Amino acid sequence: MCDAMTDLSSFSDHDHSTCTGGIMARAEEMVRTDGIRLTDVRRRVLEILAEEHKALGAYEILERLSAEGFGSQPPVAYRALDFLVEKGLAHRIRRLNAFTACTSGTRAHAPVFLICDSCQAVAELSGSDAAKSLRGEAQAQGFEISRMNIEAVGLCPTCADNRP
Amino acid sequence: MCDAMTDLSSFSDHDHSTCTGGIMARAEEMVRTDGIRLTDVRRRVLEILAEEHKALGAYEILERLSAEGFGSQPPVAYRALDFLVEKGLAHRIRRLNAFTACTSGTRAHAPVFLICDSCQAVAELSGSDAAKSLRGEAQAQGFEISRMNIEAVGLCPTCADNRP
DNA sequence: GTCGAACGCGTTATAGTATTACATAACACC
DNA sequence: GGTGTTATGTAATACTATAACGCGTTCGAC
Repeated sequence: MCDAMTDLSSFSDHDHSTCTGGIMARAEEMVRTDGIRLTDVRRRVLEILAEEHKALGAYEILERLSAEGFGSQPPVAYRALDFLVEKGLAHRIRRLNAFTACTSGTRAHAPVFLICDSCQAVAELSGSDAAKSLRGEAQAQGFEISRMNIEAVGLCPTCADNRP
Repeated sequence: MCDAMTDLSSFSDHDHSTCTGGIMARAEEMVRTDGIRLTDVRRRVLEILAEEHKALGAYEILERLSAEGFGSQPPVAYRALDFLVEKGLAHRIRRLNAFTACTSGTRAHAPVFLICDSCQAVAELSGSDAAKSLRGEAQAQGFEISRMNIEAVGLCPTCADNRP
């Protein structure tokens, strides 16, 4: 149900267990192919993000970790999150001061987020032309992009339809 | 020296006084045409942003305001900044938790920021295709965008050249 | 002009987000 | 097993942002 390239599933009901499986499988894959160290905390943080399938704040994550016997101080959550973001397994959504599991199979992509103002759902577009043209425009100016954040706030299809 | 559509002047030396003048002139213009209320605090905040011509944090602004006899508590700065952003006279750069004066003459545009990792300079692209294609892609999904943040981090031309 | 509503400013207090610094523990490698 | 590196846990703190209230000013209706 989770489309790899354009995950709009957040905007509608869907069987989410397959998404979670896919995300974790990709992480395990990277353990083998890239030699990343997916420790208990890191794995658990990714699972939490994947299960929720929505943007979670660092302190929400931390609360759960703490309840499950992991450390209870902010760095525990931030370190795991930073690691996952660094490896492309999660994304940081600056607009929300929050994080999500990456729902795209593509490696090292530049994600684009659509954030619903009304229901808080977040969708990830992943092959977006916006990222491509930005890269091109920057290059034309001699600017070398290393990372980007592209985020849009508005109304998701469902909320736009149910508008008063 | 300040190009209205693609302000890369931050990335090189330039006579900055003309930029400041243009920004303030545009604000005064909006007082007449849009009936906005450009109070002392608001005007001063815009001036500070324009003079610096770089991204400033709310607390940096506040420090100056306070030193000049305005209020010394965070809301004083945040309210003025929110107002300026709302009216399109300034932008918020989420990546930096900071604000800049809008260097584009265009009204209600979707700004794109190029942020240099090395020298902290920030350039504003304003007629960017990235914003256009994002709007189009979102529309295709039934998502109605109200605001966007498009920010890229990397190396500006100067820093890229002077690289070790 | 003056009355009332709306707006803006200033303040106190507090909430929310993120990092630094340091000590301990686990791992990888020879 | 010793050693360098990486990861975890904790305490403390820095940084960013908002809520709530009172007062003064401005605006518009009359």
